Amino acid sequence: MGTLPAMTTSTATRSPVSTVRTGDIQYWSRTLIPTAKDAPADAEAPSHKLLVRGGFIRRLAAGVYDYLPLGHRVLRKVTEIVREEMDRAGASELLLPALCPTELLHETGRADEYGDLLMRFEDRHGRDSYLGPTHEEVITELMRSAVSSYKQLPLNLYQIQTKYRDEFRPRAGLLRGREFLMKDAYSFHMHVEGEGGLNETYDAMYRAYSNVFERCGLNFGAVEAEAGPIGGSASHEFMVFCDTGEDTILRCPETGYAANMEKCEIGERSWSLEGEPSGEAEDVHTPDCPGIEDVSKLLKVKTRNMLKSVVFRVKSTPEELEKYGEEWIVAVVRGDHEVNEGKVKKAAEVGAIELAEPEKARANGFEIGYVSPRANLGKKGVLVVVDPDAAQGLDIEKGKPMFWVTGADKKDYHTKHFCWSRDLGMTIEEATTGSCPALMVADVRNAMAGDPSPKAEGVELEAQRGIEVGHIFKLGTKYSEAMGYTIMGEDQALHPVIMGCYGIGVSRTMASAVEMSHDDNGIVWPLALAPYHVLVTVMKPDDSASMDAAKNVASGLSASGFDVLIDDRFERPGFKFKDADLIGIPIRLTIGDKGLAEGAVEFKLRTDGGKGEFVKFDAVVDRCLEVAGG
RNA sequence: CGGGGUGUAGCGCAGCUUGGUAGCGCGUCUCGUUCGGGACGAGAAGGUCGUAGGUUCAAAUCCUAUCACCCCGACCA
Repeated sequence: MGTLPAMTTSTATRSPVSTVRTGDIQYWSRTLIPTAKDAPADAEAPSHKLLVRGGFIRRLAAGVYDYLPLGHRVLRKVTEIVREEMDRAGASELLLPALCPTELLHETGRADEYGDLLMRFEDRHGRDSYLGPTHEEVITELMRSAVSSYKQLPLNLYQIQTKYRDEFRPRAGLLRGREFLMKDAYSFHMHVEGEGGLNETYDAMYRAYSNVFERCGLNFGAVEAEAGPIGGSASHEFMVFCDTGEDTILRCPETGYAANMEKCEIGERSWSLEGEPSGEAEDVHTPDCPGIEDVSKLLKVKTRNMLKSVVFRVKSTPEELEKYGEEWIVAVVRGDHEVNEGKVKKAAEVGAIELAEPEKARANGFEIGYVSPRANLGKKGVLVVVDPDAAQGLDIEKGKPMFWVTGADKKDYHTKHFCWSRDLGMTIEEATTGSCPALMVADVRNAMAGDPSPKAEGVELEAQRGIEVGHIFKLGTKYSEAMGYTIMGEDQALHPVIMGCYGIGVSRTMASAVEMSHDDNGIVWPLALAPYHVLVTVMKPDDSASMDAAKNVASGLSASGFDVLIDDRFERPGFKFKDADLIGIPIRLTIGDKGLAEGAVEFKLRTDGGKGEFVKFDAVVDRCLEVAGG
């Protein structure tokens, strides 16, 4: 072995108060970057494969990963950006426990709501504990004991914590793990509108999040979203757009409106139940075919010619049950569409619904698997909601009566030539009018690509895949009320606190950057997230002139704030170049004989092909600054 | 939760059907030749075959249990 590289990792002293950042310098031979040619057999997602191959992460258990030095550096880059933007938006960082007592969750009922997703266990004293998936209860508990006056609000507190979800099936490496790094922030207010109100902080967080992902160099967008199990009113998801994303987003190309599939509204659709029958109603035997697909195959009927009738039960309180009895909602959509529970709930104007249990529904006259829109139509407590695309009496494209196949309301039978105006058992007018109509038409399905935009007439929605990296919610008083957290207001009355909550998946952001930006050779880090900005590849690490040159270049770059990794390993050039591409450092400087003879290095961006161009030693820093945008 | 599958050296795999000395590639170590896009040769180290029982003269191999992990599916009637 030749001369050992110096062990210094920095060439400049740092003042405790200085804000001028000096870049890090590290030697490949002195750190741990275990690259590999093969990815583990179980890795599928590009980010999973490349992060493991590049020596960023290692799997310890299902959905649990070690973050090796390179991976940890990327996490730090993300968290630094997050911190800066959160602090700038007026939030304060704190750190809450990952290990929490389960009794806290009983106050809000989320111990049950989370169910098996909650990582919980009993300690030696038999105390029920859990590892936090989010911290609404913990922070509310803290605030409940620390802040009781309106004078101390508004407040926005955040933490960067390891979080836990006992995923049934962790997958895709960092994208869906059981342990992951998150930033979560919680804000507290006396009111929604105006100065110091929830909306003000929500908007500030929206801007901060946009800044964060912008600075991370990600192709992202904010979309309207369902509030989900955390509850509350308004919410936006921040999505990184890439084809491998798990979520489907719909966007209006005209107005920029974007929403996830569950939330997305659909523009006006014309409908009419009127229309002649397409033929005699005919019951056909369809044994063991409760599903749309099965029937479609058996009868050779397109799914878009079938009516799918899904039975929901209204979740009533015991008093409501006493007063109204069981209430049912039948949602009818076209066979190729998906019922959206949230939209059904909204259309029916009820508090909460759930999919009917088959047993119970059958006992009430719904032959699950073979239900039609006319089942129990007009009976007390039964509402039929039909999606506009299913509420068609006329096949407009073909200009003739619409051909529908629906369940026959008896086991193993379906009805062909169902006709709205003939087969409801009452006239359309009887069904749809009156103070309490038995049948109504409303948007009750998930949006799809090609649906009319809700924001621009004549424009079709487009679908795109994405990875959710951030989510902001207006929680309202859900947690403060459940936990009895009230604050004395200026009016000398107690008010439940109004809350917001704001999360960023830090480790997931790291993975999504790789999903978004890689090629056949490896990762292509955005400059802001790269573990090092510059990789100095030394062709002959045992040549003192080469190493001196590398150190000089590195210290010059460090003084300008660049993080530099020096590949000083005694490996063949090809090997080192392959590794360089794999770990994806944005700028590569190669120090070899040819350049050295002219007092130059070879300068190459990760995104460039070929060997790069010669740049004189004294011009290297400027050249790098140029690329970094100043 | 349903179905399917895999556990053999750090990684990727073969061997198991038909029981009998545990193997290959990559990686690691030594020596030599090489040296600008994952070199070549010679040698070496490294494995209680996931774990626990059982059958057998003999088990990575057959049986049982158990654990771990992976993949697919999962309210659409």
